[in-house]
Amino acid sequence: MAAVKYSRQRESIKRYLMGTKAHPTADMVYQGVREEYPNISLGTVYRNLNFLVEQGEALRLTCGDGSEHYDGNVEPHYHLMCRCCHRVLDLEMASLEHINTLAAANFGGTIEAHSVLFFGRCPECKEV
Amino acid sequence: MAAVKYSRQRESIKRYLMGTKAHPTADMVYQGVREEYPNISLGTVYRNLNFLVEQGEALRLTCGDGSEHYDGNVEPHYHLMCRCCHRVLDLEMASLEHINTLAAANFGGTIEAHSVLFFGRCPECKEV
DNA sequence: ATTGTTGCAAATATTTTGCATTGTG
DNA sequence: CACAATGCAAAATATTTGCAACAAT
Repeated sequence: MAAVKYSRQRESIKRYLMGTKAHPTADMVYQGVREEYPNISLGTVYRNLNFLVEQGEALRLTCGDGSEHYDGNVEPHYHLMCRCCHRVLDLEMASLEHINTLAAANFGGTIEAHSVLFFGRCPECKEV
Repeated sequence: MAAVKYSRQRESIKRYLMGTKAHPTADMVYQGVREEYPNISLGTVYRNLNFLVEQGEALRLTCGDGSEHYDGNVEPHYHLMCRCCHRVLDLEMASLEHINTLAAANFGGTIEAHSVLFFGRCPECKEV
């Protein structure tokens, strides 16, 4: 069953993701990895991003701006989308695990996880 | 400047949204409103959903399932996406306003809002 | 009469997929 | 050699938009 084989394209994508805090979209990853592998195709980027997310080696962030963003940092953390420059930034903040308990209080089902995205202005855009 | 005119299509879309707790996608709204206005076009549905969201008469919910969902209930509340049946349900729970303060604590920018989505199993899917 | 709104179709944008070829084990 | 992964192009999905006809004020 599904014997995973090495591929340099996948390694490059992984390396690119690990090396940025920009939370790039698939297309941004494509542009970036193309510097190293000019012949890589967008399909390969998508296939590998999906693979990495499935393997837990990357996170997919749905920010509501039309395309998915990817994060090589799989440690639990939260994000802010700047209303001004539309960048996605990491937030250094405590875990919000307790909100699962709040959600479960009056609910007949089961709460397994949550996704939180903050909106506001990043430090650079704050001054405007 | 932008003198808004009445349209029965828009009223029907608004009525449809108000009358459901299913958090429909644009296409689901289209199918629903078509019962009353068989000639309505998908473009009109999209235009009016965008209009209603801009006017604050509807909420757009980005659930990460490929299409946006819409909610006629604009009172602040939270949602759960069932991992099993993929429905979006309302959760009856306390406000999470305090998480904005937590996010702002070590952040140089400004926190203005948040969006939270819970994942788990709805009461019907819990028993499986 | 003016102009916002519609229906339709074409255009965008994003992501997925079929397939012949290439690369890994 | 077996089969996973790639590059390419076409397809599938979701949403937006240009425009002539229609409807509201």
